[in-house]
Amino acid sequence: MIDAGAMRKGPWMPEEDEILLEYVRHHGPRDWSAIRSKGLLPRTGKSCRLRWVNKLKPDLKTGCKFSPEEERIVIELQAKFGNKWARIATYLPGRTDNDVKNFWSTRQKRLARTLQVAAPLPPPPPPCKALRPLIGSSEPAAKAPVFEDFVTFQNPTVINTASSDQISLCRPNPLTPFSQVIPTPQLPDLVRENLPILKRKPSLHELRPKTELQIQEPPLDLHLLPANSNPIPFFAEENFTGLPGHEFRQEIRGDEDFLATPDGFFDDFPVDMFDLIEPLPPPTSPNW
DNA sequence: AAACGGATCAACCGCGGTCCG
DNA sequence: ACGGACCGCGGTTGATCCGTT
Repeated sequence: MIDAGAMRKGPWMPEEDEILLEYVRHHGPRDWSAIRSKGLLPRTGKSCRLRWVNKLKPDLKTGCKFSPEEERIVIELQAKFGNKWARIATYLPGRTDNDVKNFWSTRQKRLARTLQVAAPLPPPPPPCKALRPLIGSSEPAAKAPVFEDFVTFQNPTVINTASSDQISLCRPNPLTPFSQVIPTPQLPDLVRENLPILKRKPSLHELRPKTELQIQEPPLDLHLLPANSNPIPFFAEENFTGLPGHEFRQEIRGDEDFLATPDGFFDDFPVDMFDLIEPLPPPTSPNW
């Protein structure tokens, strides 16, 4: 038997795993601290439980990456439950809370890095102001200002207000899952007021499309989904009439005009670009 | 081939909740 | 009612892997 005198930490040895497995076979996955008190292993009960849950439990999908479907589920559930990894993991057979947590953290890091590449831009202008006339406004479309930002979502895009203090943006295509939780106590009203469908344009010298691209289809069909109601279309295609055709034309601080399609344009970006949504700024008193 | 940096994974820590004496 | 032990969870860290330069 392994010396149970001094408490051991760090990586588990195969012999330790065997002892732990043997214990669980006989006693079930409980009374973890008994493993130490009985002198079976020089490990804390916590450590034993963790080892069992994360590595030794049967039917774990160890060493296999999250499938697109699993990613989609995590993203949706994270938007719904927040960082409740254990709860989310219950929806994913063979995955542990640690798996989900690691997956999410990796994703967030990638996100942050992509943001850094795409940034840094000067402080944003009054947020989403440019879009305001496009949202149920009677302002003549022709006066719609030039975009400072650009719409990132391919249609259909859904805003899902899963709880009172956060929303998620989801593209319901399991193969290209993405969403971004936008914590804010002001939702969903704030969503309506400051539509968070914009994200900062990556600096062109970093992410320049190989060729000029043409819009191939209406860019957006966005719906707001309050927690318990049917979708409410609130940003319909016809609201884009302020833009010539279906083009997005934007001018950003010295960059040349830029034409893009929702598909082709984004194909030139890292997949995670779709995950990036500018956090909503604090609501400003609208003077428009 | 070596160095480097990002991604992934495993494990620990701290905290809060629950149970039990 | 209270306090200690235990458990479970989320956050964090460190080691290793792996791809790129």
